[in-house]
Amino acid sequence: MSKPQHIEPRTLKGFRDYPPEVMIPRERLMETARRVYRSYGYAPIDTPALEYLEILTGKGSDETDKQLYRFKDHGGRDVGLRFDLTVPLARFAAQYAQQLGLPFKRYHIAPVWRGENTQRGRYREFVQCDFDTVGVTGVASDIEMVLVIHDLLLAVGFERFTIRVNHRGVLNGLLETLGLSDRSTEVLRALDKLTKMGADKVRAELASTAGASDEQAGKLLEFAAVTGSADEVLTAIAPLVAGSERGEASVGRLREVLAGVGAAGASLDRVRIDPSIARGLDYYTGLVLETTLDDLPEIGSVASGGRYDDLAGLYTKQALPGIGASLGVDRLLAAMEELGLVGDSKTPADALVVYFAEDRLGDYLKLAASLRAAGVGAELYPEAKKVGAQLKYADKKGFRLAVIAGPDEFERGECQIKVLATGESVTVSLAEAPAAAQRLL
RNA sequence: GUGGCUGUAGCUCAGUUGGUUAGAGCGCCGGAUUGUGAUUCCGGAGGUCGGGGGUUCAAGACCCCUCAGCCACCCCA
Repeated sequence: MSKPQHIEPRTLKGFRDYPPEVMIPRERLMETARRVYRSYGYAPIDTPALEYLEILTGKGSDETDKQLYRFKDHGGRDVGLRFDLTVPLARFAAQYAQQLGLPFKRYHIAPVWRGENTQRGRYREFVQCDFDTVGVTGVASDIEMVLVIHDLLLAVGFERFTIRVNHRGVLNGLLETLGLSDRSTEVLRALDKLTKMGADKVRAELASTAGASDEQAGKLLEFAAVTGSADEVLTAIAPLVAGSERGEASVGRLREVLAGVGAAGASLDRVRIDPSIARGLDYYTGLVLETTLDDLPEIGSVASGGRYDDLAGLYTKQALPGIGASLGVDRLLAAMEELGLVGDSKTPADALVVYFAEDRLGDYLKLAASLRAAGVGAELYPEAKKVGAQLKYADKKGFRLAVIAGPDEFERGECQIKVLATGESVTVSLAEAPAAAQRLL
């Protein structure tokens, strides 16, 4: 007897399978995001995973080009997998600007691919969860971005978090006064690493890659180190950008954003102005923002974004300014797990209907249906088996309730509802079962 | 893409300077208990020692390559 040759089941480096206990909280998080986005009027879109290579490489950065999954399709076309959702949005907006009308608000939750090296929390396939408003420059959309993130994190169950905002114009204003405007990309990249690497290393990088003098580097670090309440920070940085029209205007803009967030009723304790937030991406031109969890700062930013002047300049003459942000799905889920905000249930249903009187299948089906009609997710065990074995199954899968009825109960028109966690059980009439189950959940 | 660490049962890990049939806990399956789980007791299954090559009388252990994971750089979600 020869053994059958099996292909080894395995997944590619940087790609993941999601079993039920992982997928259940994942879907819940994305549903929450969807709900909040929709509540602000953002509409869903989707775009193809595969794009013409020229659409994706147009952005030009060497890094993203290196990370791009690219190949020739069966028709010999050069194609690539999208590496973010912003480029597809730019293409989409340019392609349909006339039909869409402005402003255009969309959210997009979908996987993207990057062929880069893996690390904890960094994969080659991961989901991005973006929302953007295209076609407007007003401060209201700046404020809204902060509010969406604020509402979203609260809706997910986080209480202690800090949304750190800054304005590229403030940074650029400072660079103007320092005479470093032409090195802004290098300077911003270095400053972005401040919390991670510390002042000394940033100072060294400022000198080496941006060519900053000791004095210039000192001013930059002094600026980035300003802390305190929003008012204190604004007051402290205003003189540093004095003389730069753009810098002064940007400080004013930040003031307006803070005022708006407060007016909307969001907690200003959760919003800080942080001059060290730069964001590595060089297409940001206005408000930039990062969000950290107060209890897990080491996990990094869980939501970040900013304002850009020109989203789709590569694809159309029409100027499309906008603002948007992205949720770090994997980081948020890691944090939720860490903070005990997710259970480890392997089933999305609330109740298991135990099936052991083989000739009463119809009664069981009816019972399960009545529970579902009341909004109680109910799984009927698929074959008649010992009660003990089925309760064991219910426990293992993480059902919260077991509904038990045999010939005796059906005879009396009753059933037992058992709370698995406590072992308590109540006996109710079949008609009352759905309401009783709702109460016990 | 560069550098470092790691890989033994489903999971977490033991395994002496290379030396007989590679172990434990948890989990899993079955039974005690054919109408009550998670606690108890008894029994059982399960390992190409990540994969390939080499050194050796002998390799889980040593060497090379490869795959995967983790960490740092880079960049970013």
